[in-house]
Amino acid sequence: MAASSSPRSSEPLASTELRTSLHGRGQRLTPQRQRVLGLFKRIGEGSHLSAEEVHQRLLGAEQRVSLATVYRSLRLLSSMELLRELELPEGGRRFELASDTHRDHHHLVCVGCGRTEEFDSAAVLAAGEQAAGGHGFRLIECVLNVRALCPRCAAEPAS
Amino acid sequence: MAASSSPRSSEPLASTELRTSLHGRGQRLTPQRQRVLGLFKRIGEGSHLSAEEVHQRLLGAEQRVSLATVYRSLRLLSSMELLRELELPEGGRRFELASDTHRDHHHLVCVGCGRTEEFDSAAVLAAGEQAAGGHGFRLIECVLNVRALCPRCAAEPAS
DNA sequence: GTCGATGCAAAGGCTTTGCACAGCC
DNA sequence: GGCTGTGCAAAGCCTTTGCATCGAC
Repeated sequence: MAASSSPRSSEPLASTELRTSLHGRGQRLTPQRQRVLGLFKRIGEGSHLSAEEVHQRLLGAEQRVSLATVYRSLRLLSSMELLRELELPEGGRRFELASDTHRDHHHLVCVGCGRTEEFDSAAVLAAGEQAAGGHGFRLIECVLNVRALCPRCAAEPAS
Repeated sequence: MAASSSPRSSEPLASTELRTSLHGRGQRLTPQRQRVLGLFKRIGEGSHLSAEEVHQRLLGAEQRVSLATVYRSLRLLSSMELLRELELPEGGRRFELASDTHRDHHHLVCVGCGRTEEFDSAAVLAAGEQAAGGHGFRLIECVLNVRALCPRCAAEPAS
């Protein structure tokens, strides 16, 4: 699965970008922060992880990252807008990679089993911008949470 | 401010409806449950309260309701779909009155000061239904959270 | 009279914080 | 070498739960 061609330390690539952002805020580039952000980059844009999950996944790595540091890094990276915090229905705080190209980005969640699908919608972004503008607000991002029943759960009589 | 023309116990009106719903689930109508739901009805549809706020507001009343019971009632009333639980950005769990007429209903939140405005949008509901249908899901409700900057906070340089 | 609901207080998650040491710049 | 970041463990929310009593039906 993974690249077996890089027996070197960890992820030298793209660190520069992160380093620059951090230095701009008077902060330092540390292996822990690289590892947290790297994890999100590795799993891709659509994945949502809780702090605990990030911690667990990083345990598998050569070096561990303490849970406290995971929380600190998540907060820092979110404030830098490299990650984004989600409020999904039925679930604790989760984080995902924030991509510049996606200021809108939506979740379809099954209230039965928790299965989550992502989707985009230009119409929703337009509606969000219209609403923001109408109140004199400047839009940062908009997130649509659709609570629904997936085919399987809709079929069941429910407990 | 309040109606001074009803020196009677509390809210006999509409209790019947609540009683029926409760009995249908094998539950009882208690003054506490009436008071919690009554509070939300009094403050109207657009208001979001946390458990703690509900508790505080009910302290002012003749009889108090314990915080544990507030939590229990909020959960019960939400499961009965009389209330609805919100996940607003930057804030803990909050509840509001669930009206049958609003299966969509959206929030514009200032990330600077937390000011929240509500709005409706047929376009958003349509987009939500399209997305749900496209995945074979059956829509229950959709909530759009727009994170934005209000005019005042946009003007400030931010700390 | 029965069985569920309440109040209190204690327990339970999840998240943050204080402090000494390690490591980035 | 200075000063920030880390790890650990303890403290801090917010929420739930156990148990005796109260009260709706």
